[in-house]
Amino acid sequence: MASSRHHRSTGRVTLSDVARAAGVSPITVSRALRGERAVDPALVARVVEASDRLGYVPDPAARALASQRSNHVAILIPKLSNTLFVDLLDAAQQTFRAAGFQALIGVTHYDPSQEEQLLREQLLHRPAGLLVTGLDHTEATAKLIARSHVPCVHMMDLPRAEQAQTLHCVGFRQRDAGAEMTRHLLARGRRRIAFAGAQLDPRVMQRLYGWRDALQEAGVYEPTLEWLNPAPSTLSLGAVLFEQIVRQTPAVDAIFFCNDDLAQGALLAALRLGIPVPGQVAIAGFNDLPGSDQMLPTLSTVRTPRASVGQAAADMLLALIRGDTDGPRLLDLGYDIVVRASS
Amino acid sequence: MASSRHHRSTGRVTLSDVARAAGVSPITVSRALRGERAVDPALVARVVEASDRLGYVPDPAARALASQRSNHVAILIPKLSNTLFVDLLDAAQQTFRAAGFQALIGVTHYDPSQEEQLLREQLLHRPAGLLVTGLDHTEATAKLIARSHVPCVHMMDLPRAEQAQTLHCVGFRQRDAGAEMTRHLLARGRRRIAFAGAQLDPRVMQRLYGWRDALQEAGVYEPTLEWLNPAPSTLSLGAVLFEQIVRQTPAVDAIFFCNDDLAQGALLAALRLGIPVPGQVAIAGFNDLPGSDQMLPTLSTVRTPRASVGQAAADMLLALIRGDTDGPRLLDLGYDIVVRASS
DNA sequence: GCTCGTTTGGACAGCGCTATCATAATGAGG
DNA sequence: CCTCATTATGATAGCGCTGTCCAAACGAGC
Repeated sequence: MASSRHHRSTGRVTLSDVARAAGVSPITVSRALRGERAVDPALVARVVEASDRLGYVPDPAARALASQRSNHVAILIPKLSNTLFVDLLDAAQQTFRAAGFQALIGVTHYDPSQEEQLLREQLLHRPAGLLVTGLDHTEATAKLIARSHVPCVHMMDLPRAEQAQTLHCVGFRQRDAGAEMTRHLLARGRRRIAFAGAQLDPRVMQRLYGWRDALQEAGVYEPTLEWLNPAPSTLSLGAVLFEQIVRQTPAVDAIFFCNDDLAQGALLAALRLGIPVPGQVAIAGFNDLPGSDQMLPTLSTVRTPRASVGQAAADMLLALIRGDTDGPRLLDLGYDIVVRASS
Repeated sequence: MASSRHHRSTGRVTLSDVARAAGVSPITVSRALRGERAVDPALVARVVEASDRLGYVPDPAARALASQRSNHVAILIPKLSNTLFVDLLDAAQQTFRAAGFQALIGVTHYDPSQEEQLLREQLLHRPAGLLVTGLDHTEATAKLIARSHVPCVHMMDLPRAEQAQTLHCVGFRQRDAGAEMTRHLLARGRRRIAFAGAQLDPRVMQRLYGWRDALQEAGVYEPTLEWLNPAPSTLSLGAVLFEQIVRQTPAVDAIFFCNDDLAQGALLAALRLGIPVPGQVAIAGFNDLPGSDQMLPTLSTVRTPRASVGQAAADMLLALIRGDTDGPRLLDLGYDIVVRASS
């Protein structure tokens, strides 16, 4: 009587309801349903039956509170306006959902301090795991991750040797990809190959370094061939950069854009300006975004395994969450040089 | 002693810690920090000071369990591969975050039954609110929403009169937009205006109906001008549709594509085939996606307020969550006919 | 000065689940 | 047959917070 005064019933079917229906204790239901510890198969069957019959669904909040960990997984990506990251998010999110985890997205806008702030917020939710983009974080961010003891996988980039011991990464070598595409252009007989970069995030810089590597190897590197712009990459920026480059350095015979957005914009600008591609200047992009195979001419580019990275990173994180710490720490998913008509 | 046996300390700063430090009871800290009920300003100051000093952050799980509601907001969208929905998501997510809510994304893949399934999953998290795309749901989905008593706002579409009483919507009239763009083409002297649609989701169908409205008004409607394909809209599908249409119905003097993806693909195909646009055939798209202003010729399209829809829908939902039920239930954010070179 | 309504702080219980310990039931070995 | 290790189930006590009631403090009105 007295105790019912404070009773706040929610109409929800609870674990105790199932326990009563199955004639066992609540904790047994908990164990039977989670497959935790050994429970008599006959009991499990009875519990499952009762649970199904009553339509029981566990309460994530209660679970999180009692067990100190949630079924949330935080995913931090720089931007939603870049197809690349959306593909990453999409693949990861689907993988997590299939495993019963709920993805929380955080958009950092390429800002390390925003990333730090987001991370703090996400960590409050006691996420079971963490998926972050790239390897460039503030020191505070790295510490937050380490101290939280939440498993973390980095996407889209691979660490240098000295970091390789501690980090879990799924990606590919951006620098190698940049170099290889440049070598392709060299192999096509191009000598004055410009690099046009925007956004200038760490991955773009890696591609730049790869381009430098290849040009220096070939002995045709020149600083004036670098065109860097910190603005986000868009088609119209690509058009602007293209016009700038061909106008100011007419001798350029190829342009390697750090992203297909830019390259597509450049192809359209070339069309407008009547500059033959690849006749006068070859054009290459990066990422193989939608539409690159439709451009006129079709765009040579580097196909990056973004969906696979998202999925593999999610799988690696799920393994870590389960406690499998002896799987591979690094996964290099490679890339493909896609040669089309623009080069 | 005996009680410490079961103690599972987490190292987390709890409400009680703050209470002790501030010399008040835990419940007072709770109230002071949430601004709930009246608390003496001096006490509030003391509590806030102690809370800041200790670095207290409330535990969302405990909060959710005790109060039966979380700070989660579920957002259901059809696809992440469509810029439209990503923009919606981006805007909504940012608005929620600023208000202290965590967005949970669900991707329905245009499948009502998947939507239903996702909704069930999300509802377990006791979301404070629900943002869904469109108005076409299974009956079960509608019931789930209604029974959950979780406030819900629908995006991108506006209801017919009979639904208007109960639903909260932010969007615009897809049908009117379809009709208006068609009237623009008619005003340009076009008479054989085809409609090319893909995906065929309810919004595309509304645009189709609008196109029919306008053609019938003008007395130039013909069923053979409808080209519908259930595949997702992509640039390459646009190219295929374009080729089909001009080949099979050479008299067509304009094509209204249900989405800029398709229209961009069509423009590129026209370029490849040497078909003059708008000389032989005018082309119009929908949504004003990135790149449409860069095409050759630039693409006439309908600019849809997707970011504003995302933000306004989030704001409306936040108001509902706060209990403001007397705000507007419907918000028509309109659209703009953007006339460029392709028409 | 005393009653009455109105604040404002606190005690208490409990949200629904799981970690921890204790205990009962089982099988192996002497 | 009895002891001991090994399971399988249960009792208990929280996880950290908030809803509900209660009591003290305060001012207003007679």
